[in-house]
Amino acid sequence: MRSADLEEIRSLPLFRDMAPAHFAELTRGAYHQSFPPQVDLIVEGRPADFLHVITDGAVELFARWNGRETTMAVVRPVSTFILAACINDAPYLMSARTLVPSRVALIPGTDLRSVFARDPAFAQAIVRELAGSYRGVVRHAKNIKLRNSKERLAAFLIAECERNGRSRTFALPYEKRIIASYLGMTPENLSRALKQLREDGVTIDGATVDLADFDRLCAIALPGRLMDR
Amino acid sequence: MRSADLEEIRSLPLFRDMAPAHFAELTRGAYHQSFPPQVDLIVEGRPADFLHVITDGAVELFARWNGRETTMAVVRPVSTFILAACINDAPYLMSARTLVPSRVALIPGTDLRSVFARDPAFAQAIVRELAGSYRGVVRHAKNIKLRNSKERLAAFLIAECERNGRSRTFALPYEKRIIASYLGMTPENLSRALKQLREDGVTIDGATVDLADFDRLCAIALPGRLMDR
DNA sequence: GGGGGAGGTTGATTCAGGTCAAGTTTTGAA
DNA sequence: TTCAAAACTTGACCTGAATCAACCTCCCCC
Repeated sequence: MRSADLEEIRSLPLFRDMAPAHFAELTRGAYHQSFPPQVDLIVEGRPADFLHVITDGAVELFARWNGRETTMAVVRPVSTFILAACINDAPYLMSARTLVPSRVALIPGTDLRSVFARDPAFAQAIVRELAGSYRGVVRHAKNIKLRNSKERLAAFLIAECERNGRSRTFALPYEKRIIASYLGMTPENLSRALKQLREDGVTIDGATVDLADFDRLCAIALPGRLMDR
Repeated sequence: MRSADLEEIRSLPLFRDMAPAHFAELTRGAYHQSFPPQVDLIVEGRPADFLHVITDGAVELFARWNGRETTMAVVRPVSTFILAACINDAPYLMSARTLVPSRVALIPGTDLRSVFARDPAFAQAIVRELAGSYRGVVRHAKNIKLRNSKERLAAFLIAECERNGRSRTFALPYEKRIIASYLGMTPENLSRALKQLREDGVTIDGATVDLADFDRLCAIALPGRLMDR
């Protein structure tokens, strides 16, 4: 693993405070690999062998059941995913695939659990990370259960706008069909919902969004820390 | 706090392995209270002052937004809830209310965080608890996003049946309107869905359920560890 | 600079599930 | 025991969203 990569990973909240020897131990057995788009990194149901750290690109976390499929999250650099399954040595509940060319570091779960048992600072960081992930899924579930599709879309646009420093025009971060699946609707319906939002100042040209009336969107989505972070 | 109560709490996986002195420290500042039904224990958005441990009764975790409300989980003894908010010292994302007369121990968040920083065994237990909770919400979100209401109901009945030692008749654990909200549907729709399941061997009399054809239900719900635990 | 294929849009239609309104049953308190 | 409120059920109806099918358009590759 390149030392620049190591530093990047080391700087993550999850690894920042652990003992240097322990970090070395974790990364000794680790791989850092590049993947083309549409590669399955994780298949749900499999034992959780590796903690994944995405350092470049974008990874979709999704779940399948009975032929249906839904996007649970999209992970972007630099962050970790499927920590919970790994730490519990339990089967993955979600699958993961690259959306674009991506680089992912793979840290063996056995090393992770072994260091976790010995390094209190690391254990604390894991707790913080898990608590954050937990709260993320709770927000997602609330979003799906409490808002209708137009409201979810408005909230999504607001969130993306803020991720882009509140600039009123920005690019959608990934394909619309993924956004649709994440928001729990069909691509067709997303298309219609976007069109419907034109009367609220939303203009779409390809992947480019322009929000002419931020406040109006807020009136629809009523965003807040308790659901949108 | 009564010593019988203390022992019960102490026997939870979360507290089982921590140093006795630390456990004492946690419970010193703790309250153990009885509440009538329909009491709000937690209001979402408030700072997370106390870790809650339910020792008797049943507590509903729910979320509100814009006048709508949805049940996120029902917690039963003996277990903890809202650990994530507490450990992160962040606002609660969910509200909680008693469904029936209940006893709840309240452990101050400051004590929790302080002991957590010093007791590695406790930190490990917290990680395990959080990872479990995380996986629980992921399952809930998958359930809502991937199954339709009939399938969710079938899965719920199967789960309840198994909670009751697979006996083919059992009582619904709480009011139908709560079940409906948990499953993301209206009470009216739950009623209709139950009636619809009669042709699959499900009989309802008040709160009493009889599952004449377990396998048939399974064919509808396709239950599995990845969504139903 | 064509194809060809995936992603996206649009329209027509269907359907699951929500809403509304009117019952009935259950519950719990006086 | 009675009564009132809450839970639940049922039916009629409506609507948001899925489905199906056709079409467009943007890339990417030859």
